Amino acid sequence: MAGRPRQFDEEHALQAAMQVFWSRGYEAVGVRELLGEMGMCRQSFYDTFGDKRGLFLRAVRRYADEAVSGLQQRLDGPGRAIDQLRSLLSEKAKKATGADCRGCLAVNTMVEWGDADDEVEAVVRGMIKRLAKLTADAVRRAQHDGDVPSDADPNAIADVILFTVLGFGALSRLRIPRSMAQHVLDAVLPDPKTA
Amino acid sequence: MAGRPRQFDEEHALQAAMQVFWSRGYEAVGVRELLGEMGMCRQSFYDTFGDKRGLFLRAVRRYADEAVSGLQQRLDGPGRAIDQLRSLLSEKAKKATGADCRGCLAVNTMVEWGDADDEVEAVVRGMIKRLAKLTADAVRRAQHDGDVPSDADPNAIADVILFTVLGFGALSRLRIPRSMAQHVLDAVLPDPKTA
DNA sequence: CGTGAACTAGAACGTAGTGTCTAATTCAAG
DNA sequence: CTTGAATTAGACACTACGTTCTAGTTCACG
Repeated sequence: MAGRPRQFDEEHALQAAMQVFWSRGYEAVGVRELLGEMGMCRQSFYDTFGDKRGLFLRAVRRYADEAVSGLQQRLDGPGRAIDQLRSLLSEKAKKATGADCRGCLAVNTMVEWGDADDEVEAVVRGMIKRLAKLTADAVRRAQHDGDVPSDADPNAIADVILFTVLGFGALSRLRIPRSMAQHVLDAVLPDPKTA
Repeated sequence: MAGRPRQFDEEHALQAAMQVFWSRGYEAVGVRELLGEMGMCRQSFYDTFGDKRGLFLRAVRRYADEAVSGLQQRLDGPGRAIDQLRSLLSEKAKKATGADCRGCLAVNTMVEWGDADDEVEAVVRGMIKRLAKLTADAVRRAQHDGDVPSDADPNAIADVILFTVLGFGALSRLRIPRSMAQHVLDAVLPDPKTA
């Protein structure tokens, strides 16, 4: 027997929760607020996600998956690998100096939770590992294109790029001055047109 | 009339509170725990610091002042400016990959609080501004020593160094792999001996 | 000595948190 | 229809928090 149909959309609810956690962290947001944003009632919430931490874990996992697939799509897109990396960095720099100061949910989470939750930590570390691999692949493609010296270590370059991306994420919460972001950008991947 | 002498030391209590906030953030630590670490009773706590946020504000201010004066001492110390900057960065890199994964209290605070508290934000931004000035001065000294090209923009270099220092602070909460830290180090201030 | 200001100890208060429970509602299937 | 499984609505329990209040204690000063 089928019961009453759901009034909420689980996928939409998860996305909404992710956005809230992203903006305001874990501790600072209460279940009441989550229910409002997710458009569901208490019982359905606990039936569907177990508890607040369970929801958070799913939200972070979703964030990580979207971050990885988003980067993959971007780096697999048309154009030279070097340009893709450049636009990646400049976009992160722009976000870090703009009004959207939410930063990166994964970094925010590690800063807030520290090493208090192994499962959460594993999700974040897994994400970073996958991001590092994608970035290194792109650097290798750029080497193949002749845009990066072929004797350079692609993993080293990828690490610097990823560090910069994550750094922009973390520091966007302090809304760093635009000039600092630009200086970092110039140092990490100098624009050949201005050099 | 002088009353009963204090059993606690205000300075020591503030330092203890700073350490606790540094390790575990603001929301996650309760007043009960603070009292234990600070070695004082409830009433004295509220008489002395007003409330939890008041204590936190003083702790962050203290942290910021110590960070600035610490950097100043370090950069005013003996030796070439370029070596001081190099050792600064490598120490931060070491901390970011080591067991001490507390990061930087100021960055942690901005990540946790976002733009929720203007006074806290002002303290952090003030600290960063002062750190940037000190760093730029050191870069200028390095230029004067001939260790940095004199046609380079010292503010740009200082921004990159500061970004890296703060980035190490933020990302030390994720305990980034040692190799990544080393790659960043090599990219920001290449060691002339290995180049 | 006392006396009283300052501090200590810890009970008590109000509020807000997460998570559970009961009852009412809805709608596909029988 | 009737039935009953699933969802909804919201009251409820319980704990934890920050803060205040009340008593009791200590010790420099008069």
